[in-house]
Amino acid sequence: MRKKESTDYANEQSLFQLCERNSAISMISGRWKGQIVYYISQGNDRFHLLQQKLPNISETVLARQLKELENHAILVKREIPNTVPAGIKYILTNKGVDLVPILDSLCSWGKLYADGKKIIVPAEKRTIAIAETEVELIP
Amino acid sequence: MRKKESTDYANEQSLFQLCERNSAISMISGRWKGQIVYYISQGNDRFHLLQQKLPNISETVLARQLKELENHAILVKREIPNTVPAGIKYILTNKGVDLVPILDSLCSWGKLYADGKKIIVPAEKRTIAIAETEVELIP
DNA sequence: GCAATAACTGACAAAATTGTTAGTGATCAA
DNA sequence: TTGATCACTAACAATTTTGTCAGTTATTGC
Repeated sequence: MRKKESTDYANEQSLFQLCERNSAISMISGRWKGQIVYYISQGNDRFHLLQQKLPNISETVLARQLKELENHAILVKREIPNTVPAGIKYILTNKGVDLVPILDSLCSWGKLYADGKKIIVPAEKRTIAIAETEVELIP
Repeated sequence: MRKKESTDYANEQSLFQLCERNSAISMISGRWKGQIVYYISQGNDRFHLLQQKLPNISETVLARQLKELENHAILVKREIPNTVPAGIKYILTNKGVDLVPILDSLCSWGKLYADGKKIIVPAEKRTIAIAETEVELIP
C-alpha cells in the first residue's frame, strides 16, 4: 500500500493537482494496462480470454491490473446471469471507450518512429524577412 | 539497472514486441516526464527553468528524467555557444513535438472526467429488429 | 469422493523506480 | 579567496511495482 508520508507520494499528488495530464498518464502506466484495455475493446471481455491473449500474465497480476482499471472507472465488472460458475464480464465505461483512440494514437506515434521515421531537430524559430524571398526575379 | 533475466523484463519486452502502444506508454511513464515535455514545449528549455517550474524535483531526478527522454529520442541536448558556465538547451525532436498533442488529449480526457462528466456503461450492442420501430402507427 | 472450472485474495519476495547525499569543474563577481 | 551559478554523476536508501505461491467458493461431471 501507498505511504502517504513519502516524498514520492507528495510529488505525485502535486503533479496530479498541477495538471490532469499527470493523473491520466498514471492511470495507464501499469505494465499490462494499455494492452488489457485494448483487448477488452476488441471483445475479449472475460478473465480467461484475457489470460489466453496474455499467456505470460499470472492470475494474481491480471486481477490486480483489472482492479486498478476499475478503481479509475475505466471499466466495470458485471456478473453474467445464469452462468455456473458465476461468469464475470469486463466492460469499458464511456471513460474507457474514450481512452481507446488516445491509446491508438500513442501506438501510431510509437510505430512511426520504430519503423524508421527520421529523428530530426526542428529548425529553431527565427524572424525571417519573408518579403525578400517573394520578390519575383524576371530576367 | 535493469536485470535482463527477470520475469518483469521478459514480460515488458514481449509487450513491446506485441504492440508499440506498450513501448509508447513506457516512454512517458516516469513520474515527471509528461510535465517536463510540456514545459519544454512551452519554451522552458533550460535545466534551471525546469527546476523553477518543478520546485519539488531534485537536480538528480530531473537530470535522470531528461536523460531517459533523451534516450528515447524525445529530446536532444544542445550547448549554447558563448555562455559561461556552459549553458545547455533541451530541444524537442520531431518525435517529441509529435507527442505533445497526444499528451494534450490525455490531459483533456482526464480533465473531462475529473470535472464531473458522468461515468456510464455504454449500452450493450444488440441485434434489434429496427424495422418494427419504424412502422408508422397512424390511428 | 475427486478433479475441473472461473475468478479471485492474502502474504510475501524480487525487482524497478524514485529520492537523498555528497561531490564534480569551470568561471565570474565581491 | 570565498561564494555563487550551471549542469551534471555516483552511490546508496526508501518506496513502489511486479511477480510468486498457496488457498478460496461454488458447481458440475466422472
